[in-house]
Amino acid sequence: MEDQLALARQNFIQNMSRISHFWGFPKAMGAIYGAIYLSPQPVSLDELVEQVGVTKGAVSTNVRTLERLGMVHKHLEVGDRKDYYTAETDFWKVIRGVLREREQQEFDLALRAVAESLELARTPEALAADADTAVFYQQRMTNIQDFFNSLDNLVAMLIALDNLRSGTLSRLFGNSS
Amino acid sequence: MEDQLALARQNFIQNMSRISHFWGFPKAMGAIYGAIYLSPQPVSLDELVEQVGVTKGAVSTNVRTLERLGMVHKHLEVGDRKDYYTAETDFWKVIRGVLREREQQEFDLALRAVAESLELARTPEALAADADTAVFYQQRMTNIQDFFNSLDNLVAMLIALDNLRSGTLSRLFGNSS
DNA sequence: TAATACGTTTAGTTTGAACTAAACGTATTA
DNA sequence: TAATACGTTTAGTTCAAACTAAACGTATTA
Repeated sequence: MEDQLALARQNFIQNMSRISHFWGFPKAMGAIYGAIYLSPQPVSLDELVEQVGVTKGAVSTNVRTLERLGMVHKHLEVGDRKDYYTAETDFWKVIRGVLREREQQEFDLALRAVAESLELARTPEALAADADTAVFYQQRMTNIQDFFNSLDNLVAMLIALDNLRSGTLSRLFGNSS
Repeated sequence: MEDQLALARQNFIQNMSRISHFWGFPKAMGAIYGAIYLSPQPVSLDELVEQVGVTKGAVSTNVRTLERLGMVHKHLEVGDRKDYYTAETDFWKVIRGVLREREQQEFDLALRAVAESLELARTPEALAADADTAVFYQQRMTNIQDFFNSLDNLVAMLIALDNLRSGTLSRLFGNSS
């Protein structure tokens, strides 16, 4: 590996690492994805250990997460016990994978929790104790519940779109590009 | 404060705390927003200390972040040195605020870093050293650069939309609602 | 001028997520 | 059967972010 290419690679992987961290994922996960993404051939777990510079355990767990998100794909070769990984290069598909895996469950959780708070604010006891506050709480909680529902629907829609492309939204919004 | 209402409030604030943490913000920040959101009157810093149960310093820094994101608004009353806060209740506006503050700068950073990696992979030295790898790197890096550009444009568009509502996207996508 | 009432900043501490090192389970080969 | 080559799991450690406690700056009041 020559200097400039090694530097380009190193730079790129570091950037992926930072982005990963920014989005709330482990830094090593981004670095591992970057290494796989920049590999012309499928990469084995041990090669990743060497290239990224983390231990086997860390690679094992992170690469499993990456696979769950649909960011990498596992390949088994006959007469070879190693697992090989390739990168998903369609990033819109990656986004949908992340939304499906992370956001969906979190949205459901948020919705259920708000519903529970709202239940409490709607009890006769709450109204009897402090009617003004109870009504106010109900209004505010209903407001955020509506928002969460809308967001939930929106995300579900985005996930369902299997032809989401860079131009999809901009075309719909009628921008100039 | 009666039992049911206090419970509803506590439940709600805890949920906001969890959501905040999930999106990569401090838990206290979400809790503080929740407390302000559920207050019929503007809330002072010391009231927040009492209600949320964190120290003044933490409230001070978190409430400043909330204001920067456009999630709360500061109100000064004449003949009163205290700062009072109210919650932004238009969550689509909140989303745009978060996108503007967080994502925009991070996107620019990501774009610049990829451009830098790409520069390195495009040097004559890189091509001379290992042409196949250099070309491959260039392809992959260009691919992700295009994606980042699209995403950047998309987010810029969302931020610019000052009439973004729950129905906006669903109407555009032509779903049944 | 001193005392008070604010919000802010800072040094130090806490905490939890992500890592390492190493044991482990299992399949394959000698 | 023993040795090897894998990926996985686990106990322990590290580290950065978020917090606390307290000092601080400043404006207001007595």
